[in-house]
Amino acid sequence: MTPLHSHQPTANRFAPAVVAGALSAAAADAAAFDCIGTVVSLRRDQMLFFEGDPAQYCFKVLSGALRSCRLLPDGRRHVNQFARPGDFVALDSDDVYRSTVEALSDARVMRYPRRAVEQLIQQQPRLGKSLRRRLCADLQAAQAQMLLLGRKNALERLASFLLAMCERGDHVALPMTRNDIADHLGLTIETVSRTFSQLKGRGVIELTTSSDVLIKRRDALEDIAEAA
Amino acid sequence: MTPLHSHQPTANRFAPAVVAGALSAAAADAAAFDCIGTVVSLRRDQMLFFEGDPAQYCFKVLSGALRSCRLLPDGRRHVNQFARPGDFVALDSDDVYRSTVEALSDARVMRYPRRAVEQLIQQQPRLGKSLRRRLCADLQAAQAQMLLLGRKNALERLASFLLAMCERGDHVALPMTRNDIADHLGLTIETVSRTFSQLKGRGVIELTTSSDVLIKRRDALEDIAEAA
DNA sequence: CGTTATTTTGATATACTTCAATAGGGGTGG
DNA sequence: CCACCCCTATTGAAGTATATCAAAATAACG
Repeated sequence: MTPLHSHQPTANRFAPAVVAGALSAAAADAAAFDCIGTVVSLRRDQMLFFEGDPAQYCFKVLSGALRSCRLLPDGRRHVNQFARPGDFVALDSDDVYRSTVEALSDARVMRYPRRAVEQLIQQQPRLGKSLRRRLCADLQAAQAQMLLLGRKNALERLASFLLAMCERGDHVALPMTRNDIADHLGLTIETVSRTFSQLKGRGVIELTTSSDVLIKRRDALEDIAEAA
Repeated sequence: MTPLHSHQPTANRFAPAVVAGALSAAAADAAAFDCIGTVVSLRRDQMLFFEGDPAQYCFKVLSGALRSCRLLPDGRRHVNQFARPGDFVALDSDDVYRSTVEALSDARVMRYPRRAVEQLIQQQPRLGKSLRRRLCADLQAAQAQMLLLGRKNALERLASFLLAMCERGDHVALPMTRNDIADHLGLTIETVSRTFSQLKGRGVIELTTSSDVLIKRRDALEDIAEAA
C-alpha cells in the first residue's frame, strides 16, 4: 500500500506481439491503442491510482495482476475486480477515478492518456465500438457479481469465484490473499478459509499451497456455483 | 409477470420535446436517437424482454418505471436496476439479453433497434461518446451497489437506496414493492420492512403510505448511508 | 532457524432469515 | 356506504449462516 504514485516507467514503447501479416481487427485495434501508451512497472502492493485522483489515464495489464477497490469511510472495503493480463482498468472514470487500484504482485501495465484515447476513437470509430464492448462485458460481470453478493451463500460464492478465475484448465494460481478474496466476495477471511476447507473436504478441489488450487470436479463446482 | 412480449405499439413516432432554436448537444443526440425509435406501452407487471431472448432492441423509459432482474435456477432473484423516465435498459446486451425487464407500473418506453443504433453511431461519432458515458455511469452505479451488497448492513443499505431514489427534494414515491426493494438490496421483505420502521422510529423519515416516503433529516440519512 | 505474516481451525455472538400471525389498504359487489 | 376479500406490509418469535474473537498451525523471510 505504498502511497507513491506510479513511478516513472522505463520509457520504452510497447512492441506489439504481432507485427507483420494480416492483422485481425482486434489485434489492429490493440496495436493502435498501444501506440499512444507507455509501460509502467509496479511493485507488489504499489498503488497505481487512488479513488478521487484526477483521472488522466486508463490502463491495460501486461503482466502480473491488480485489484480495484472501493472503500467506506470506516475502512470496510470491496474489491470490484481483479485485473489480469489483457484486462483494462479505469475505463469507466469520468473526471476522477472512482476506485483505488493496487498491484497484487509485481506487474507491468500499459498507460494510455484518456485524451489521446478519445482522439484516437474520433479518428477510428471501430475503436469506440471495441471500447463499448469492453464496458458492456464489465457491466455484465458486475451484474453477475451483484447476484452473487445479494443472493448466494458462502459456498456458492467461492465456487463461482474459482470458476471465474480459471475459464479453462483445472489449475488456478491465485495471486491474491484470502483477505482480497473475502473483500471481493463480501465475506470474512475466516469464512473464505473455512469454505475452501469445505470444498476440499467434498473432494471438489485440492490445495497444494493456499494459493494453488486444483479443480478435481469441475461439474460439481459448477453445480454449486449456479445453485443447480 | 405476463409472459407476453411487448405488444405492437400504437405506431406513433416520438415527437422531441425541443423542436426549434439552438439544440444542446445532449438534446440533439436524444433527438437523433428518437428518430429510429418507436413507442411501446406496457401494463403493470408486463414483461419487456426475458433473459436469454435474442437482443434486437435497446430501450429508453418515457413514463412509468421498470425493473431489471437476474434469476438463479432455484428462483432467487436480484434486481440490478430500477429504470425511470430518461433511463436506458439493455444497453449492455450482446447477442442475447442478460436480464429480464418488467414494468413496475403502467409504462411507455422508446424502443430502438440495436442495428440502427450502431449505424447511427457510425454516422455521428458523438453519439458513441454519449453512449459510452451512459455505460460508464451504469458501471459506476453497479460498483456502488457491489460495495453496498458486500459490506453494508440493512440500515445502511436502505438509507443508500432512499437517497439514490430521490436525488433532490425530500419526497419519494416508491413505485416498487417491498419485495422488489428486498431483491435489490440483498435482504428479505421482513428486514426491509423492519428497517423502514427503524428509520421512522429514529425520526429520519416518515411514511404517509408504505410507498410514500418523506425525508425528514437528509443529513442523518446521508450519515447512515455512508457509514460516516 | 528464529521471527513475522498468513492461513486454518475452534468457540461464541449476532444480524439477518425464516416461519407465523396480525394489521393495514384498495377495490369490488351487495 | 359499508362489508368483505385479497394482497401487501408490519410485527413477533425462533433458527441459522456468517461474523467476531481467540488460538494454533503453516508458510514466508531475513
